[in-house]
Amino acid sequence: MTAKTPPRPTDAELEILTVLWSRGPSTVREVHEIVSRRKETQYTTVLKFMQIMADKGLVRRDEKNRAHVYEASRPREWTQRQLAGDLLERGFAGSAKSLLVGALSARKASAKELVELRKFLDDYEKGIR
Amino acid sequence: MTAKTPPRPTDAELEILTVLWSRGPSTVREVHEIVSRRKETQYTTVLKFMQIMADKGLVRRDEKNRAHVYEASRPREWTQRQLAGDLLERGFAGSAKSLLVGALSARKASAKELVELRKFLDDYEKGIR
DNA sequence: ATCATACTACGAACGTTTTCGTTGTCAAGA
DNA sequence: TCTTGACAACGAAAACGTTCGTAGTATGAT
Repeated sequence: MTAKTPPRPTDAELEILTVLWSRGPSTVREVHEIVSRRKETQYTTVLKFMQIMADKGLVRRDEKNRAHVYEASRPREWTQRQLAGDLLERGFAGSAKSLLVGALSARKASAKELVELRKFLDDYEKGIR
Repeated sequence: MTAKTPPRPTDAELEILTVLWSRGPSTVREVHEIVSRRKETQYTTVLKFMQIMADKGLVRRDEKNRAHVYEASRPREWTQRQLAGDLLERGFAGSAKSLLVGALSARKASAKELVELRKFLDDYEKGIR
């Protein structure tokens, strides 16, 4: 029996994951605090999402304390890989170039970011064996 | 009053759009023919989606002939920009590099594709004024 | 012991997405 | 003219995603 990979997070779930990625293990209250800055949301709404995410295997829950502590069950890079890979296939016919074109036309990249991108391409190429 | 931009396409809608992008204006039957190769789907399911998409403004419909002809109402690049931009912000905190890392770790790029990517970066840089 | 508070659990409503069956229409061939 | 096949329209069910209210429970302060 293989542990199955968690499904692609929904929009609301992704927002919560980003909080967990940046804060590390957090309580519902802490996540709600951050999320509700952007978007008016009830505490119990966030709680419900995090419960659902625990069911789906998107997060792990530590119930030792009264206020449960949640953490992303997969590292950020892993989930980002799923997301990027999924969109790459479904919307860009697998063309990484088209994906980058789309991204950089939606959001102008700074000179610094271009340097980063080139550097990554160099490193990536070295990694190919 | 501003003409509002069509909403982000759902998964099923995106699949249909990709067919329209590659084939150009097409009938429901033609789209169904392609889509049903990947995924078992009834004709009327595809029809319904395309009707919904017409309502949403995602596609335009030419009713002159008995078999209506549909075409994407926005060019592929436009929609791809929305998709990439949306994911970039929501899942990658705006970092194009992270998005590319995700994409290229999900799907190994060929040497040729790397050349394309570098070339695009060069062109893109020239375009900044 | 009681009370207020900070939690979790849960149910339900509502909207959206996906799916398909049924019905009605038109056009071409018998 | 009648039938058949190919099509659009529509309704509705089922699944999913989002949102929040209410109820229950544990903890610490009075």
